[in-house]
Amino acid sequence: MRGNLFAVAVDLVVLTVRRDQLCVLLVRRGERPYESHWSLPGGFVQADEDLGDTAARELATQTGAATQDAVQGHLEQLAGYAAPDRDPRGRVLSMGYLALLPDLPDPQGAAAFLPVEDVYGLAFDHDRILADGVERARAKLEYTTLAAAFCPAEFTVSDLRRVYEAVWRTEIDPRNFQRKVTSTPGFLIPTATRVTGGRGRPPQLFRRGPATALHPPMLREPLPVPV
Amino acid sequence: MRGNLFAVAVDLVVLTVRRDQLCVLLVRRGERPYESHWSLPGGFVQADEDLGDTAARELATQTGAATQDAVQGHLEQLAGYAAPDRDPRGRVLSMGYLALLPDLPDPQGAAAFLPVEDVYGLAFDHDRILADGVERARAKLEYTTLAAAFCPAEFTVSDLRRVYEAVWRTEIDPRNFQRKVTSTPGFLIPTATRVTGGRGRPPQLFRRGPATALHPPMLREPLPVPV
DNA sequence: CCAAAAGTGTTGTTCGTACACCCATGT
DNA sequence: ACATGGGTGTACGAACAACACTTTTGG
Repeated sequence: MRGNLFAVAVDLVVLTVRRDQLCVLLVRRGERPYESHWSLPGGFVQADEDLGDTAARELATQTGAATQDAVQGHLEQLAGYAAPDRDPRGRVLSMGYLALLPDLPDPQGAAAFLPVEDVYGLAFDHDRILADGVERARAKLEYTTLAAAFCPAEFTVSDLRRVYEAVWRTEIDPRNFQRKVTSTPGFLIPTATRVTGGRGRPPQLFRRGPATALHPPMLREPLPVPV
Repeated sequence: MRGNLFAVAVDLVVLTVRRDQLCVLLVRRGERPYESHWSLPGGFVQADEDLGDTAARELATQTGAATQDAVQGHLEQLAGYAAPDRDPRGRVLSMGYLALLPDLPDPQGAAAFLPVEDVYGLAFDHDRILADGVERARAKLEYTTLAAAFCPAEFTVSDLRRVYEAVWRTEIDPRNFQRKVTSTPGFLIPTATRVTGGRGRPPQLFRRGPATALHPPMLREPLPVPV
């Protein structure tokens, strides 16, 4: 069997929405190369693991396994990165994975959620992996129900709308959005309870429904804020 | 650097449309494992190559480098496959790549274009890679101009429509299709020449335009032929 | 003349956008 | 009472589906 040998790693683009901002989980590297640079969380694929196993394991350890149990987050493969010089230690292929999670408590240790717009100069080629992950997330909100993966188990239509607005950096008419999502069969399941304590009319609470596709898709307009 | 070492290969899903059928390029294996089984063309990533380099090299060698020059085909990364037992020889990660090409002359040696519907029992996990590639191609025709990658340099609207019909296994109204594609700016560029010799009114010839996205997308209806 | 394929016009319907308007709560 | 946010009704326009119709060739 010809061909060189590679170390194979999984790097995670873990996205969440915090205070109406799209944020990514980063860890500060404690070792060379790129010591003390921010990087995406990740790790090497072990002997009996498939790629998805590694991604799920890393996600659980980086965010706390207990919270991960209760969370109906989303995890999917993104792309493979294997430029010959991407890691000075040798030939490393990294599979990017994209995770969408509800807002979690601040992680332990040298990790933090930072707004994606403030992030530059990550270790290795992680700037590109992050950009690919963000673009994938933006595109998938258009034609899937994945926006609900950013919300807790029960949420309002406004919560969901603020997810779209944060990820796309745009504004959406609340009234048309309401009709759009509530009229898509299987997207949102109303619960018995309502929210109290806020200003204005108490909103209906919803749970995620079984639908995964959005027909017809949500339309994303050209961003009003270019860069 | 912990983690096991992998051989890294690239496997190609090369699709084309022949006689109104979506076809895939397969090679008959001449060695073990899976000797004499059909498999996707592929090969190992060499020392100084990035993944895309390997994919382009394999595509050129498998289809003939000369033809590849003239062809404005499409090549994109598909997904990574690394199940621990996917190759009995050891740990191999394979990056799937998707290529869309115009109809080419029959390849040399133990290779052939076969209709995707007739293909089962490929070597390794290539059935799954093929299924992922076909689904990606079907989805991308909806919202991109990639259907033109299946056509030669100059083609008619009917040629393009037959591509959609073959890939989606559906029928499209020729009149509405005509308006749809000719009214999308940058999709089709008319040429001076027309076709002669066929029955009926000679059609206009077009070249591919610079547009890549299709707004609004082409609508794919539920397949009339389920499986 | 007739068949066949290319291409245009027209009509009804669906769906998004914009916005007027009502509902239910806290202060 | 009034501000605030939740939620509904409606009018206008863009785009698609269906199909009648014209154009231009070969036989």
